[in-house]
Amino acid sequence: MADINFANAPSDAAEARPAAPREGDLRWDIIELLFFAYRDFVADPDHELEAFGFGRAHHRVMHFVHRYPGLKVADLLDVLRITKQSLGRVLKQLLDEGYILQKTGNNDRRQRLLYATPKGEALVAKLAGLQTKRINQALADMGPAGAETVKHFLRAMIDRDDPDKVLEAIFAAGTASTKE
Amino acid sequence: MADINFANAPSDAAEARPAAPREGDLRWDIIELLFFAYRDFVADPDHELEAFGFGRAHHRVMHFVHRYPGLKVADLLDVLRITKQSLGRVLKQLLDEGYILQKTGNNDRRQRLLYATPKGEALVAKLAGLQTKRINQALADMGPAGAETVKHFLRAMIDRDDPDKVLEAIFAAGTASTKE
DNA sequence: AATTTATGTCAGCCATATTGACGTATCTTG
DNA sequence: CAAGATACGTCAATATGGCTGACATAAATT
Repeated sequence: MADINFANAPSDAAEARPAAPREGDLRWDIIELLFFAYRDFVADPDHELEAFGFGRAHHRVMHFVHRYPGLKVADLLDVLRITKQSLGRVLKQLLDEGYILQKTGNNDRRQRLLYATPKGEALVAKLAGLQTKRINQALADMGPAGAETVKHFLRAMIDRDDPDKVLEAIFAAGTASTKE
Repeated sequence: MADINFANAPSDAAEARPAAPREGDLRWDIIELLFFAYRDFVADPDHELEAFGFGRAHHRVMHFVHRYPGLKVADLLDVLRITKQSLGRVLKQLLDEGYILQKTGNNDRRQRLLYATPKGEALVAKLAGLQTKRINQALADMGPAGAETVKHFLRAMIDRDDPDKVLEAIFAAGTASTKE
């Protein structure tokens, strides 16, 4: 139980090590790191959300509604890439429990513009706090330039074709601040 | 349809913009970028896997079995953080369809050590190719130092406490090559 | 007046996750 | 050797969160 071998003995050990970064070809290491990093990154909020009877979907909705106040339901669907029915369930919960409120659009009264209530703001800030702590810790021993490199990388990982409105905003901001 | 406003008119537009990076406190931007980056990062393989009748879980199993040949079932459970029952189904499929094979452990014959077959290697390489393409593109305009910064960041995002065996291997390799 | 759009909702299906219990082979230990 | 622990597999029941398809309503557009 205390050894690091994946198999369990010298005879197996040779082939039980990481496949070695001999391939200059494929980015196995980064693929793997992204998996673990994201796994742990969402684990913090997930744990917290359990206490509320919410899931990851609720967090995503709260996050984007907070970040883009007045977001339309249709925009939210584009961003989350889920169906109206799936969104409907979580959105209804968040409305019923007072985390989000809807306002009828001024110009187009069919629209329901979404806003986070103070209660919703509190929740989303709490969750962002957990994730921020992890991010700050990860950025700790690399200066502001390092943080910019990371942001640049993440932005470049995102599909540019057919961006939804939230992404347009991000890229617009990103372009302006790429060298900031 | 061509405007960037989230709401739809001047009267709403003011509050329908990104909440502004005024907060020096919380890392909203990186939180969001991680969401989108990961979303698109897994979308490529997900799409490909559909053709095989496989899901994301199959990909993960194939990836780790490929990377750490001779992995035990118990180790896989630790890494994926799912239950034996859930793993059982996807593993059975992969075994039945010839993507993975089991060998009884030499020393402990209770163990079933997992290996990717050539067929499995082909699949996992194909999927890694898609993800590598995206990663290389994202790293394109930043030198090797940039790639190291990114790796450093991702490693630092991962929980250190209670690492499973795969993570131990990653951190061991990472420590050695942090300045490589 | 007819059509399209934005939203909501009902009904049912599927994939993937869960917990709990149990069985079997095998290793370890008293 | 007998007893217990371990590695793995599997059965059953359940929950969550996606999905499709169909349909309804209100409001905008043509």
